[in-house]
Amino acid sequence: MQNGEKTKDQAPRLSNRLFFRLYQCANMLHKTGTRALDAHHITTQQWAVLGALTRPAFEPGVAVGDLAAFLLVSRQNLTGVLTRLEAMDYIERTVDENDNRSRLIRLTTKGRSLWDEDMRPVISDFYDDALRGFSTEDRIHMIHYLDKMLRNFKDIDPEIQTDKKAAE
Amino acid sequence: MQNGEKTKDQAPRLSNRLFFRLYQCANMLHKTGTRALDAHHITTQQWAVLGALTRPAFEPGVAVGDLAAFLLVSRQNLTGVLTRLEAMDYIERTVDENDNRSRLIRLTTKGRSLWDEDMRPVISDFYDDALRGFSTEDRIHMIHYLDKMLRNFKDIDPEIQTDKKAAE
DNA sequence: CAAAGAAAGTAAATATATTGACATAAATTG
DNA sequence: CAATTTATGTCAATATATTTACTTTCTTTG
Repeated sequence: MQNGEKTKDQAPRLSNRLFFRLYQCANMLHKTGTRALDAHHITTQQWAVLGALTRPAFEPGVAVGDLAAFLLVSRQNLTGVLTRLEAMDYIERTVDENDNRSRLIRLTTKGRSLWDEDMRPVISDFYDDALRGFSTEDRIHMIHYLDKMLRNFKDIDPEIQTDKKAAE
Repeated sequence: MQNGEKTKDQAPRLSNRLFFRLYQCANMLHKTGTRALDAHHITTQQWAVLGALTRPAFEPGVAVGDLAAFLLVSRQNLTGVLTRLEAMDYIERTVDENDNRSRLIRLTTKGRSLWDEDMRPVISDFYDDALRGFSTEDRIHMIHYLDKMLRNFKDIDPEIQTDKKAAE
């Protein structure tokens, strides 16, 4: 009983430590990631946007709202990032012919070149450094945990419908 | 050989997925965390600062630089957060008697009360929700991976000396 | 088909975060 | 001990990120 209580008391400490580590990792991801791409004046958010735009499904152009839902940031946030990326000529905004409200975001040739020639090698090295000592199994386990936590976060967020009933 | 190459080709995809999930989790941590404490007008950063100040080691007061090193954010960033927390009367800044350059940051009575009475229960529920389905073993594994990644990040960051040679 | 409603994107206000620059104070050096 | 260097915190400029509010456009309703 005494031991049981002791174990129970440890639970909050474990959770606290886990989230504090997550918080620290997030800080370092942005800090070291932005620094890695500093020569190209690209931040981790811009990196995330450009990376998303290289996805085959998004290559013909993606709406701001869909991009925001994919990255799990607000639409309003993306506006600023997209404005800066457009000013640097890495992306372009075109009006959706089927819906004049919607803007389709797409990589420009310059953006595609930046990603392929400049960013990809740097990112590859960054991954190697940040995952040093992680076996393939470790990576799979870690992804599993992050996926699981992400589902929980989405359940907490009232704005994101996880489509639990709707078959995907 | 062909199979070996196939496996090798999967490595970048795995790393990419892992970091994208980490990026998404970080976004959701701040989004849902800030919303959970919205009734008390506390953000996740303020949460992190207040939580740090409740640590026994920091209770007598901690310098801004030490706090920044602990949270893995920049000193300059903390200035703003501390100014807001001070304006809300949750923390206080006193001059270190041993070093007139240094300010010692400490929780006020009001801050301690906010943490104990108001924040702690909300945070506890938040942890439960975000870690739903995680066994104690899962949590320990996840912390292990985050710790490992954090060490790698620190190795990447030129400003943080990991004290590899210095015995801790 | 006109009016109300909803959806898509953006602008504004607030709070992080980073680097660069600076003022003050302590530590080191010649 | 005076001069240089270093350390500590803050301010300024830039880039995220969020919520609230608004414009434009599409959809739904009567």
